[in-house]
Amino acid sequence: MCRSVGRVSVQAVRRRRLEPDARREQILSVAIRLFGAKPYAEVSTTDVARDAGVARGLVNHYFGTKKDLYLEVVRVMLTVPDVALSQLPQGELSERASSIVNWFLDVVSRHSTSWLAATGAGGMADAEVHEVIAEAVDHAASGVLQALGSDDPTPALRAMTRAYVGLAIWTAQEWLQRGVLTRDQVHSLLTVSLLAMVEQVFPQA
Amino acid sequence: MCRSVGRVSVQAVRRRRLEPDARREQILSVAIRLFGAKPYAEVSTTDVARDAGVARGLVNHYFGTKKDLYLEVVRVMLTVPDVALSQLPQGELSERASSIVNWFLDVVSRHSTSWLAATGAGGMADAEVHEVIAEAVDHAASGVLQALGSDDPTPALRAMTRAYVGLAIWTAQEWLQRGVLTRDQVHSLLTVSLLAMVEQVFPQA
DNA sequence: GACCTTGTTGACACATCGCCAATAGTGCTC
DNA sequence: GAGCACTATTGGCGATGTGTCAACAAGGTC
Repeated sequence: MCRSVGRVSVQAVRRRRLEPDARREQILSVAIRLFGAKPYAEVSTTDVARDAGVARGLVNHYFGTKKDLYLEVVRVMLTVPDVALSQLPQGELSERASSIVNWFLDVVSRHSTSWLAATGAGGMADAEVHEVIAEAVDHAASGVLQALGSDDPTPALRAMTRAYVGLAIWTAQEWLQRGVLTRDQVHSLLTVSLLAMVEQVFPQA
Repeated sequence: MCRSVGRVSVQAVRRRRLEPDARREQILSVAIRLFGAKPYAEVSTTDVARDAGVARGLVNHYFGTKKDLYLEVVRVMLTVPDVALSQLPQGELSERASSIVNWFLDVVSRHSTSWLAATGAGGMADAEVHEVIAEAVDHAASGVLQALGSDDPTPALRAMTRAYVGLAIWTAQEWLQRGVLTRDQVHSLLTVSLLAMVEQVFPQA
């Protein structure tokens, strides 16, 4: 009567066949949990396999190399429901800036642990990993520019907005990890900075 | 005439005794060069030992673990001659802000490769590494606050300044790595942001 | 030259990773 | 229900990297 008890049970675990998609998804979720809790070097593929109740070779079979698996994890962690960004109110400039900042703070504080892990607190800064993060930053910058009403911005304007996104990420880390600043203070800092950039720096580009 | 031929070179390398400080310094300089060129995982202690013409065990003997060696490298890379910061002109607030930014841009552009490597483009984001970077950021924030004339700032003020230093780091990376922005644009962005924070956000704290 | 201090070496034990042939679930056919 | 084909899954092999430690030898001293 012993059908697959957990993983480390006394009873030997019978082999289980799953649909490739399901198995892949299961391993990925385990990897997300582990990489969210410990930095890259301290998570072995053996750990992932054990927690997934699976042979280590299967991890490589589905994700290739360990770094490939990690890249996949970071991609998922940085994937954010940005539909809400396009539904922001269309009021004054300062109103819109405030709304963008609020939306950002909501998102990062909701799933803060995985977000912190992905943005560099506990990852590994390889060239490819950096590329994935850069893509997410660029995507976020696009969202900010669109919410500000600037379509088809110049490269310099995009670059400046990326820098602002960097400030937002850094400040959010400061907020969530150290706990010195209040949310209101963070909100004020980011809103004021955004307005200052839009009004005084962006006209250059 | 053949006395113990070495291993690789045509010329036999006789064992050489060095003063501990000298040997340690030599290995460290090799490690700085390698870690500045390739990310953490792609530099093995064997590489460091080979380039230093030394047995691998000696690296561990002087620096303990590989991560310890890397921490030492990052510390050196982030060590910056900040004496010039205390000699900035004492003019208007906007003058001082501009001078600080210029000083920062000079420093990071001078030894950009190692600085980029240390700030996260090619390192590994372990907890301890992050701690070393955080110390450097806090040190930089102190310099900025001092140059602005604010002695004994509140914790919130320090935190906000750390966030600004984060913006500076991020923007400098954007500048040096992508090459989209000009130095003038970067200078303008950082100066305007600093002034906006000082005048509109800092009063809260 | 003998001797002692200690910088330096080489190898052993262990962990992790990528790979691949062998194995065994699972559904299908008859 | 038995046989069968497909393929998800396994377990182990080889390669690479790391930390440790006893043994070795370079250089100064008497």
